[in-house]
Parts: sequence; C-alpha cells; structure tokens
Amino acid sequence: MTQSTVAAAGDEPAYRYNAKLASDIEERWQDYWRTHATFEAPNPVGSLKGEVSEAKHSFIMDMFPYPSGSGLHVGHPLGYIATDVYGRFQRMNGYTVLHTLGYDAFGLPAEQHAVATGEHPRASTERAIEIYRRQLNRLGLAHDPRRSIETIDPEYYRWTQWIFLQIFNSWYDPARGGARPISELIEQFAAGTRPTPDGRAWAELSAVERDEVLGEYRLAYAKEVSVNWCPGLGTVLANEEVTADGRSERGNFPVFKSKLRQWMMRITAYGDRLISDLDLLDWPEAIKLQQRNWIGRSEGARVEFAVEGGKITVFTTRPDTLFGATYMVLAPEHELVTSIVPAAWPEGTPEPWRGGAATPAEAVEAYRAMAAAKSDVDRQMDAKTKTGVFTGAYAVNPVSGESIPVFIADYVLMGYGTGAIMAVPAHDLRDFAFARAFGLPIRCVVKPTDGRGEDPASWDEAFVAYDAVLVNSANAEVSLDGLGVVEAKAAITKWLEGKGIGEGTVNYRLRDWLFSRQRYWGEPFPIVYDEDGAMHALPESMLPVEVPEVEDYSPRTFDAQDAASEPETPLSRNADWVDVDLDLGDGRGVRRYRRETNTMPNWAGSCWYELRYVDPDNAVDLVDPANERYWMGPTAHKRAGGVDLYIGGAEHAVLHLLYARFWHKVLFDLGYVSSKEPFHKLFNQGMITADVYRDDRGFPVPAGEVEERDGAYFWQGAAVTREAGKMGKSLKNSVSPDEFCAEYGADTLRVYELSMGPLEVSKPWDTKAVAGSIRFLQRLWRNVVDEETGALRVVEDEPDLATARATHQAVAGVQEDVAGLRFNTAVAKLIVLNNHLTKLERVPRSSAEALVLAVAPFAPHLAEELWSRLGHEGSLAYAPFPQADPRFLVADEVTCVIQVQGKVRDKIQVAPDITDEALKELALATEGAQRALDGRGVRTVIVRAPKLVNIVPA
RNA sequence: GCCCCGGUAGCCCAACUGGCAGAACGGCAACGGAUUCAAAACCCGUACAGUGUGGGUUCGAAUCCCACCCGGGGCACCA
Repeated sequence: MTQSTVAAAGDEPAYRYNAKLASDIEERWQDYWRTHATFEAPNPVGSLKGEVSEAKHSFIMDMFPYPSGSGLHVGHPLGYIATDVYGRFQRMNGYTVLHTLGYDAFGLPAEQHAVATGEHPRASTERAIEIYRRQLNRLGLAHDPRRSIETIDPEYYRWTQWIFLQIFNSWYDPARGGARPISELIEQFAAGTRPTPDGRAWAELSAVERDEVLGEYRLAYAKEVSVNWCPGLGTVLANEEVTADGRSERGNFPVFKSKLRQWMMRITAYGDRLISDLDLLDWPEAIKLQQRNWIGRSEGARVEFAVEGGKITVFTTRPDTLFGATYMVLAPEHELVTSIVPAAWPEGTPEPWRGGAATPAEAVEAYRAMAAAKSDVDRQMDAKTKTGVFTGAYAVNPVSGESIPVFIADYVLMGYGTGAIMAVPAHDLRDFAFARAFGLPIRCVVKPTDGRGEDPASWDEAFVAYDAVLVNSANAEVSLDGLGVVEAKAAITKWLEGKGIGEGTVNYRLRDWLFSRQRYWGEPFPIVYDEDGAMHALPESMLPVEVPEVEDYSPRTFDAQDAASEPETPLSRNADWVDVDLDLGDGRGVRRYRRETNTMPNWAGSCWYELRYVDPDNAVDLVDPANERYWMGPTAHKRAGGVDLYIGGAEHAVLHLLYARFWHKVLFDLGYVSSKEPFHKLFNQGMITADVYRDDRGFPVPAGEVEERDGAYFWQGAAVTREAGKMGKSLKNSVSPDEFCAEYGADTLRVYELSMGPLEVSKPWDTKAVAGSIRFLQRLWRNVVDEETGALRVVEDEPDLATARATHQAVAGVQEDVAGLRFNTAVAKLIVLNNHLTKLERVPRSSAEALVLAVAPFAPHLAEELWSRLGHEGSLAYAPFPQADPRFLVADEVTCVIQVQGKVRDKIQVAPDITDEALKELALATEGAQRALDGRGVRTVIVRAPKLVNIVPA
C-alpha cells in the first residue's frame, strides 16, 4: 500500500487524530464494549433472558462467511459494516437489536486442503475462523459474541441432523397444503383408509417394501435418480450447483447424467408456496424474479395417448393445439420405451427414422447409449440439430384418432413434466425443427396472424402465438375452431377431463433437491440400515452423529471426463464407524446396523442458522418458541415474519435463499416456528472491485507496487496495463483490513467503504481516495478537541440560526438515509455539517453533540471517545439518536423560480407558506415574466408553491 | 436468442412523486492562494460536465414512452 501522507508526518501536534491515536481509541472502546457486554442482546426467555422491548426489536443478519485460509480483504466486510451501522442506528432509536455473525464451516476447500496436506479439516477451518474473528473484531462490529455459531460444532449440527429427521419423517399433504408427520400417513395405510400401490395390506409388506412406499411421500427420501455426477470432484451435485453450460460451479469440471441412489429433498412440493409467498417479502425484484424463473411454474394439462400395450402421458402448456399433434417424443431414458418397442420395423418405416439399425430395439439401444454418453456441454452445443430415432411404436391422437409415430429424442428431458411430449410442429419451434429433419407431417391449427398463410409447407419456422384463433380443430364431439387460444385451452381441457384422459395441471421447472454428497467434511446423515436393508432414522438421543476420524479424507476422484465412473464415499472406507451395534429403542434390542455414508451438502448448515442465532445454546429445543416468536414472528410490518434485515451477495439468489426458505416452511408446517419465511427484508450489497495490473505476458503484478506516471502505469520500471477486476489473492490486488487499519484506523475504513457509493452497486477500491474519509474524521476531532493541547474546544453558546439549521437538516437527512440504507448520502450530509462547524470560530456544544451522536453508527470508536470527552459517562451505544426540530428544517425564505413556457425568466424570494394565488400574482408581476410575455396573453399558470411558477402564454 | 439492472464532470457519486435551459452536496484528482527556510499536513479559493445515442410525450424530462449503442447479471431444447 502507498505510504500514508496523513499518518507519516513526524512532528505533528500531540493530539492529532492519526492512525496511532485512532488505534488507541479503537482498542480502548472495543475493550469497553467487550467488558461491559454492551452488545449482548437479551431474549424473552431462556439462558439469554433479559429485558426486551416488546414493541421495538430488530433482528439484523449478514450472510455468514465461509472462512477461507487467506483471510479477509477489504471488499469482504462491506456488508458487515453496513449491517453494523444499521444495527447501531436502531439501538440509538430504542430498538432491541439482535446482531451476530457465525461461520459456515463445512465445505470443500478445507477438505481439499486436508487431502493435500493431511491436516484435519477441523484444524484448518478453526484456524481460519480465528483469523476472521480477529480481523472482524478489529472493525468494531457490534455483535453479540454469545450467539455466534459454527456449523461444524457438533452442538450445532446435532440440530441440523434433527431438522433432517423432521423432514425425513414428514410428507406433504396436498389436501392440507403442508407437511404432516409421516406417522399419520402410516396410520392411514395401516388402517386401510389409504390403499397401498399394489393393493396389498400394509401388514403384508416387508420393511423394505414399506420403505419404498413411504419413500414416495417423505420430504427427504433416498431414491435411484438421474443425477449430476461430477467425476472431477468425485461427488454428485444439485441442479443449482451446475452452470448453464453443464459444468460444476465449483472447479468448473464437466458434469454427466448418471443414475444413482441418492438422498433427495422434495422441494418441488413447495413450488407453489415458494412462488406465492415471495409476494409477502421485501426483497429486490431481481432476486424474486430469479426465484420465480428457477421454480418455473407453468399451467397446462396432462393428456393420455393410447399406445399398444399401454398409454403415454404427456404434459403440455398448449392443450389447445392437440389437433396439431402429429407425432410424440419420449426422453431416451423414459421407462416406457422398452415396453413399446416392437420386434421389427413397421412396414414402410422411412430409412432416416431407423438410425441405421436393423430393429427398433437396436436403434433405441444405440441412441440411448449415445445420449447417455453426452455431457450437458455436448448436449448444449448440439441443441440446434435435432437427433432421435423412431421407436417403431404408434400412439393414437385422442382427438383426431390418428395414428402417430413415437420417437425418442434427447431434446425431450426426462426431468421435466412426464418426460414425454406431444409434438405440435406447426406451433413449437423445437418440434418444427425435428419434424423438418425427419420429414414428419406438420398441421396448422392456429391461424397465423403474420400473413404467412395456413400451409406449413411454405413456413420457415413454427408459428407461436397466444393472441390468435384456432382452426382445423374439430371432431364429432368437440370443436375449437374460431376460439382464441385461452378459450380453446379451457374447452379442450374440459373435454379431456370429461373423457377421463386428461386434466388441467401445473408443472414446475424446479426439481427435487439432491441432498447427498460423497464427501468427508459434511454432516453425516442420522440414518442407518439394518441387515435386511431397511432404513431406520436414529432416535433423537443418538444425535449428533459426529463426523468420524478417518485416515484418508479424499473422496475418490476420477478423470474429469470419465462419465462411467461411480462415486465412493470417504466415510464408507471406515468400517469401524460404518458397521455398528445399536439399540434404536424400537423394541428390537441391540442389532447390527450399517450407517449411511453420504454426507449433507454444505448448504445444510446455512438453511436454518438464523434460528440458532435466536437461541444459541438451547439444549432442549431447536429454538424456544417464545424467542422465535419475539425475534421472527409475523408483525404488521412483516406479514410472513422472519429476520428484519438480511444483507448479502446476490450470488445466493437461488441456492441458499431457496433452500433456507424451504426448510423454514417445513418447520413452520410442523409447528416449530411461527414465521412462514426466514428473511423478511433482503438487500444485496455490491462488490468492491479493484484495479488489476498485468505485465506484457498478461500476468497480474502486485497492484500496491505499481506507479503511475502521466496516465501510464509501471511496475519495476516496465509498463503494465490496468483493468477492473475482483479483489483477490490471485490478481495480486488484495488490500487486507489489517494493513488498512494499521495505517488509517477502523473508523476510517468504515466511513470510506460506506461513502464510496450506494451499497447495492459495485464500485472500485481507490486507496488514494481514502484520504477524504480520514480528513473528515480529523476535522470532526478538531472541531471538538484542540490538537495541540487536547483541551475541549466546544463552547456552551447557543448556535446561530445557520448552524442550528445545518445541524437539524443533517440530523434529519441522516435519519432518513440510514433508515433507507443510503449510507453514502448519509455520510455526505455528515460531512456537510462538519464542514459547516469547521468554519465557525467557536463550535457550540449542542451542534457538536448532535454530530457526534449522528456519526456514531459510522465511526463508533471516535464518537465514543468524543462523547466521553464531552463529559458523558459510559457508552453512547444506547443514547438516543438526535431528533431534528422541524422548526429548523424550514427556511424563512425560499427562492421561487418564475418560468415562462418552461424557461426560467426570473427569480423571487418568497415565504415558504405562500399561497398559490399570492404567488401567481407576484410571479405575473415580475419584470422577467413581463419581458418574456412581451404583451402576449396568459393561457395557464402552473403554480407549485413555493418553489416554482410556470406561465404558459396564449 | 430471451429476461432483468445500469449508463450524469478526469474519477467515485447526488438530485423526493417530471419542476431553477439546466445538475447539489460530498469525496478523490487538478489548478491557484495562504502557511513554511523548504516540503508534507492543515486552511482559503478556482475551474471542469448539459445527464450513452436518436426520436417522442409535456408548459417543463436525467427523471415518462419507443428504438438503438455500451456495461453488468440471470436463464437457455423446461414442452
């Protein structure tokens, strides 16, 4: 970092606010806060019981960090500083504030470090947490340290496992629209009020068979599913962790489809509520939109098509175009494929449909193999050319009675809808491309509105529109001809329902959440299997299931391209841990069990941490209901309840935020929490970027050592290029908060970061610009304390009118800005007031005190010091935030602009409460207006008293 | 390709529901002065942009509408 000109001077006044003095002050007040437990937040009940304000309370949260070994850079704490300022502000406004920070500590980097060095992930993680704690403490964050949790703490993850068990032991009851205990479902099966799938009595089913049945209902279930297998990482991944181009978000390895038995969370059951409850939240629209898109709700219909030996059910959003369905397509993996394939090609099967195979079975086999070998990347790249083969089977179009061929093609995805479609090539772009490629008939059933005519043979692409009328769509029983798309949908859906071959339905893009990972450093599942293979949840008393010690931390990783490889869990290699004798307390006594060896994804710990902040050492409950209700319960302002303010990066829009909402809703359904949503107000802070300098090879050079000469940049004498980039180790442009604090102090960092610009936008770090922030604090110090003698400079005189106005205006502005999270403008207003006071001969105490209090959330250490020098006992953390007196907010004269036809022609001074009529009179009489009117008459006069009059000439 | 968000002085940024033909307040950098043996710091002062481009609505547009350009983000064969 460049040498600070401010701090470097040798013989400066003894009481100048410089880095050294700032450090002294900061350390002293941090000690004070710690020893006086200033920021410990009371709970209504339990171990942290204390005096709480019933009406005014505020739960403020940051997205907790995953502590990396390299520590923080100055870009990281921006959000933490913002929440801290807001929290301090709220305290001064009489709120009981809960603000703490925990650590998301299970995760891949520590495990990779362990594989590389042999050091236990817990050791490296805890060391990293210590570094973070120290760095963050240095910033003077007003956290309640008692509530800080770590997700790797067995006392924490016992509850993560406990919640898993609640989810496992629940099912989603569509009739009630919520989760219910699985025991209630078992009762229904046992009593026969709900039939088993194959009609046998519940008692006749084996334990494993019952597992299978219940697995179709449980909100957490293990099933053989098509998953994202990432050989390069040696683990499977959730959809949300795979990028659009089919690679792992972490590590950027190729991802393949693979069928594996994995744990899933039935988040799809909550699709509807996850969308509709967004309306109750105060979140950025962009994030809500992303969640809505990710969940992807679409309304349509399920339609059955008869096929030799069965039926194919499709989902379509365009049932109105059913008369135009000229063929069908199944996903290659569709389970029906094998059963519908005939022994030989039907007479007259065109050559291109056969895929060069002698029989349909061979064609299907070959195509399936090819599709399975494709990674999502390939699939993506091939999206333009449609491939597929004919299955040899024909289905019957239920409205036209026509026989239509059934294909398999990889443009139909198994994971969406039913994995089968009716193809309407005339009105779907993809079906059109496929039909053209395979010479399939195209029938127009929606009259084109773009003048292209009704003969698809002349078209270049499908006609897709909702604002159009149906044609060629009638049979003996139903006619859609002449109906608009919307009416036609309703009509045909009704007809299908009447015939019992279809129904209106809603489909979601969202898939169930793949919840197991083949990793070491994660929460083990509290699940064991008996010798028959039946699944058992461990009783609560056996929690936590601790992460066992192992010899070797590494998952088995493979060649990144090896799609045929299969995962192997690190925990499975530890026989002593895997095979155990347990008495599950189910009356069966001690038996031999095998443990589940997958671990949970690192999202698990962050799905509920807000609840543990509320009641961090409750040994009986996840969270005491009274404490949860107090901090998170619904109120008039937050209808769904939840944390009052949650600040973090936008990158978690669909991962953490969706998962956490889902868990919270399950807990709500089961009655453990009173809030429907975990986070009421969400705010995304922008990133702090930094200049990156590269040498002629393109490698980054240490940014701190670059010199600027005449607009060009040099490192060690050689010219380098400059660009904007993220701040980080790899780009050699990191600035650590430690070095910054040593050179300027924590208060300067806080003020600088918040004054850079709006919290939500990205902005570039500029070390040179920091001088402005420390000068501000220096001037503030000087306004109160004599630099030479250390004596107090304030006087007891009443402020003059201009000073009183400046003070009250600043205070009012800061109050409003901070409440609206506009910290940059709040700082500007504080600087304006400070500059005003700087110009005075004598600084009146009342103004100085108001300024000190108003600045306190931003530069708390300096403010505490000045407050105490001003003669106050103790901390100002709970001193009331200054209130503006409205009398000083209005000027006794304002400038009124007189416009003629929108152009300013004159200005007059008027009283702020002047009436429209009087102002109009005055304005018309002004010389400027008269000159501009130049004798013309007046058509209208627009009066916006007291600031503007606009005269419109005739 | 589709969907969001944003483009104001050299730079970062302000401007409430459209209201000073013309952009504050603030900060950095620049310039001048004062101070100093000299410099730094401190203090005082100065200059610099007509709001990405082109249309439109309006008495009046940075603010509303349309098209385009640039930058950032999300989604991407989802039937």
